[in-house]
Amino acid sequence: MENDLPFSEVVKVFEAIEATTQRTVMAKLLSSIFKEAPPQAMDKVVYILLGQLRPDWEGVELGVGEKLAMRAISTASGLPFKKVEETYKKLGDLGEAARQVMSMKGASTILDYFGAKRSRALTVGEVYESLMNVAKASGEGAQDAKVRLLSSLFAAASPDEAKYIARFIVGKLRLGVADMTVLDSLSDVFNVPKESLEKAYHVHPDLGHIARLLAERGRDALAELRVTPGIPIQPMLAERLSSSKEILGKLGGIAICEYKYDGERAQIHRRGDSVRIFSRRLEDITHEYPDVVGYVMEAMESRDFVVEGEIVTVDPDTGEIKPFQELMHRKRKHDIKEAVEEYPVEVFLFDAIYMDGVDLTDLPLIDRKRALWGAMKPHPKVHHATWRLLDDPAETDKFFLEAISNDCEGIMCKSVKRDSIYELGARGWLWIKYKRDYKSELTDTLDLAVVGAFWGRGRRAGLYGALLLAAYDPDTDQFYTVAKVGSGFTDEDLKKLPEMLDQYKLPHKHPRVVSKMEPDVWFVPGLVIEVIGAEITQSPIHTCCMDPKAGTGLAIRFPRFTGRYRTDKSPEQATTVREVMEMFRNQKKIGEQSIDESI
DNA sequence: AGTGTCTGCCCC
DNA sequence: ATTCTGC
DNA sequence: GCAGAATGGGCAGACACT
Repeated sequence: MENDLPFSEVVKVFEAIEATTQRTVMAKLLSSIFKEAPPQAMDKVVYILLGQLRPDWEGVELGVGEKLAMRAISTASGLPFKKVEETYKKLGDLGEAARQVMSMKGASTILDYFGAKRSRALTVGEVYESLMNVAKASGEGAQDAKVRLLSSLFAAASPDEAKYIARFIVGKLRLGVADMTVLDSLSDVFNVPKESLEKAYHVHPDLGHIARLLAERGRDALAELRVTPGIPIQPMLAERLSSSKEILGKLGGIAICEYKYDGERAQIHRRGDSVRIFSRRLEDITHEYPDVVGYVMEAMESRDFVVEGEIVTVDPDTGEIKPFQELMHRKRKHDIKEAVEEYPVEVFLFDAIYMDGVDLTDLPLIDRKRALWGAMKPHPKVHHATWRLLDDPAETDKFFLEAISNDCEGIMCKSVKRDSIYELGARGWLWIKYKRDYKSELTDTLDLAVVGAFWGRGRRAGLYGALLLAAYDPDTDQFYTVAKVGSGFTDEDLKKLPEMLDQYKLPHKHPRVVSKMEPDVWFVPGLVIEVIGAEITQSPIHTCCMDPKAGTGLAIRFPRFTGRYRTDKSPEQATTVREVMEMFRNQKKIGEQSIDESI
């Protein structure tokens, strides 16, 4: 127990945090744990709190989701898997399900079986260590091993403790606390100004490490955390707007506008001969892009830098940018050589964060770009993102349409003012994205029939969390799925959906519905709702326009409910599969057409 | 050897 | 990725 | 406006099953 603390103490505070909605109160409650925890246990407390085991770039994964978690709970409680699953489905929260199941009278734990009692309380260190062991299990029999480890952990836990262990496993603590609230609390406990703590976190995004450093060595230790090639920084994020006029207004009338490429955002670090590439979520993705490592070695004069750009798949002959789905074939561990040949990529850089020992984050955008250009040699695979300095909404719209006709998602508009620093981790108004689907004129909406629903989780427990939607085929008189939608519903929408759909409920799939997906509830096609998305993509699971040979149908990318119920339409008046196919075929032309119209 | 299910602080 | 909600 | 928590399509990897 030395250098450790009872898990039950932490769980008590979790319960208190869950009971409030005020972030200031949550931070105060967190402070009570941080004051109590021994310095050596600080990192573990913070990791558990944030639902992670190690910093992102180390790639430690639990490898357990809700199915294996339910198996473990079933084993630990002695109740059938079905019973656990049923409880989970009904409650919409695996944590609450675990708590209930583990406190049932009929439940007999493994310990009971051996005639043992919970002799002593679990500690934070023990919970953390168990979870780490679960993460380490691999190879044949790994799933059984993970389930065994977890079920003994559940058996050793009180029902309240089991609740948070279960939630940790499925990655949803649902405390209303995340990194920012932890920062608030640490700032309070260790009497460090919020700004210096935030800065340290942004350049060294490992809150467990920072918390322990503070506890062990005090606030002066933070000074050693600075931008370091090899350790990812928190990327700057962007706000969104749907017109050039608004955007230029926000940015003071003038902006650097860049193509927004549909690829993977990449943070590229070089320290001497070592190059590392990190994803937007700070995963180390270097192994996926050995070609890019070589390209930047060739293209950059500097030996020490952190730069940022977008990796996209490109047809090497035509220079044409390929769909995002192509790039996803590069997200692999094995057969990278083959993938490098089959899916060639290029890099479009747009910022520099660190160059030759100098942290550039506090410099204005122009100065950072100058540093970037200064370090770049002409290279066939490494470019600067196509850009323009613009101060006129009409010109900006033209550039935006040009970007779309060149297979980009839209443009990024960036402040060029003196204060246009690289705002780490912030979704501020210095960068604004402008995408096609933000403008309804440029993106068709679809009116789709609701053919199924999925039970919601968390704050949507007991309600439908998402609906299964289908387009109509007048030739076969059948409905083919093209999307699930769970975004765009207000609380009011969610509340009334069950009653609206009650009249259509079925115990099985309707004979006129063609679906590979299995929703929790089936409906007779009846209700029609309006949906918008970014584009139509090829789909392995949706049946709309399914080609039986290729096995691919069509789906909506980033679907969301527009808020409009088309009660004026019968399901047979829904968007047809033919229309969806037309949208799929025409979407590439939209940019060109609109440019023509605007001239 | 081939297929199916689950998982990922996945990528978007 | 987008969207909604409480503060 | 921030911070957090709901939710989407689709890819490969890992493992289990047949």
